[in-house]
Amino acid sequence: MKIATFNINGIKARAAALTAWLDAAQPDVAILQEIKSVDENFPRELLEERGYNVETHGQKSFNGVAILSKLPLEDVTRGLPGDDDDEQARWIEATVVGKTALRLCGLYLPNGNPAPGPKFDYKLAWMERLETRARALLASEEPAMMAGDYNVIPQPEDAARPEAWVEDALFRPESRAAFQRIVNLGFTDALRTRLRGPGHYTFWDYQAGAWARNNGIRIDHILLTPQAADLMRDVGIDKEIRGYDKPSDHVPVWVDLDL
DNA sequence: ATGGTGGCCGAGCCA
Repeated sequence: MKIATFNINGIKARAAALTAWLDAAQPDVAILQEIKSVDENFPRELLEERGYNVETHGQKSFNGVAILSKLPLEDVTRGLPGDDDDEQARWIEATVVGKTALRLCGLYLPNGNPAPGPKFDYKLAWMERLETRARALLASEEPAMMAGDYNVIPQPEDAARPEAWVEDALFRPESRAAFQRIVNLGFTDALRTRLRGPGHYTFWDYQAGAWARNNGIRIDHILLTPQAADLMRDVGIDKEIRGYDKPSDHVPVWVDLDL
């Protein structure tokens, strides 16, 4: 079962690029971020006619996450627990059942810039809530994954020019430490099991010819519980679509699990 | 680089 995460940067602007990628890559599950749409305006039919079940957690203009799945999605929940006043749509969960059940968590972690400031505080507070949810997933001792745009550059080798990011919320020590704490609970950073060293990026800014210069960063991650990591057959980045027409500034990251 | 690009939506905000 091929499961991908993809920050599409707006479903309206990305409908053509998204469907072209789905038709070519044929993921069984696609976890989307930054749909930038309310649920009522999400083009479900476009995806349902391709055989996907669609679950969204949208909001007007900003953020918004979704899960597309060729197998039925069960026990869908929306919103990251831990703050009833948080109105930003950044978290969705569902269970997909293959040979065994897999709990899917799709996330769009706050950007946090400028740092320091209230947006950075929100990012770090959100990461504390994420850690709490992550601990519960591990305690379940079942196959589960947390996939999405983490807005964290974990290590210097995850940026083409790490020196350019030292003051940025994506690379500040507090952000990196919070990410590492979560991984260290017992998760596997799926990409790093197969693709090591520098040069494996998932985002290239629209500005200053970042794609042409390969000035990228790795901020889209798939974290697996041990029970999910045991099922992993392959992992990859569909980077070529960054060079197609009207691309997102992110590209898909995927895992193939034996389930 | 107080700009550089792009998406939201129709003026700024967000990234």
